[in-house]
Amino acid sequence: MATLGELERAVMDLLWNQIDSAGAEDAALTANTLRDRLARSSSADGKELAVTTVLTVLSRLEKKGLVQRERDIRPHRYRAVTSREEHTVELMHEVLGSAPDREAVLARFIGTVSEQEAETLRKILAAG
Amino acid sequence: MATLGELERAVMDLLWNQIDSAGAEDAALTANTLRDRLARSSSADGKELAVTTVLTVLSRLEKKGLVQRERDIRPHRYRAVTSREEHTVELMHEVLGSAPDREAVLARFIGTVSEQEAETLRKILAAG
DNA sequence: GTCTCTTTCTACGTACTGTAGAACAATTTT
DNA sequence: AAAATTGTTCTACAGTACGTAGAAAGAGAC
Repeated sequence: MATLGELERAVMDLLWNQIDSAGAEDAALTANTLRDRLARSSSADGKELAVTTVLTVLSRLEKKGLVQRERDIRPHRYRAVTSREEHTVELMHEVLGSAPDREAVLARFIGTVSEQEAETLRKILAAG
Repeated sequence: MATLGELERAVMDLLWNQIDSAGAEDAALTANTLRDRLARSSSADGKELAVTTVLTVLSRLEKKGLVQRERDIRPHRYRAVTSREEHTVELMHEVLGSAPDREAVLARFIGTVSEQEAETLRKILAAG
């Protein structure tokens, strides 16, 4: 499944942040922009990666279906296909689906979330 | 994190099944037993693996903390450290923890489970 | 003490990830 | 339009994880 490497994860985080701050529309970034932001954000090491490195990772993420690229403009722009939350939910379902007894897992899972989160869940379940 | 390979997963499934059918006490199996069961269960290919292969995988699973072995008896016996459900819950938390906004993820997640499962959750949340 | 069963060590092929240069394509500048 | 610059694709390599198992070493049975 979609297990991401460290750099892949860092790139996805930047793309997801972009959705959060700029909205789903203008959430597309170029490889160069990503390289710059990686240098600044990622664990503050400040090392500049080669752009080709970023491009390689983006290609792989595209192949994995996590990233979509706009090919009609140049330089190409890349965006996350789903929001971070959607992606996380998908992963949770994937994990949940790997167990034979889904309800047993859900029951245990609920028992381990914080009281505050449990309260949130009650509201949501009541509403739905 | 704990991403398992195909064979590792197959071995864990057998060890988890053993907990379910024999109880947490007598849930320990030998490498030879596992090899035999792998030949029969796993996708019905019927190919016998070398015992050393199974032992290697068991060592790796032990290093990952998923399997515990009884060294005092010979042949050694191996058991899953946690039940399948516990393990799945741990994975779900791991996934959930990777998102900045846990509650947002939980909210979406709830929206995607079946009505029956939602009903189960309501009961559990009411009880807790 | 030797034979047999078990475990550990070592090793190799394949796949995935981080990394980037070389080569090729498009755009901009002169 | 030729040259210079910028961007993209191809190819490659090192490191790690996993499937696989033989060779070597350890332990109990006779």
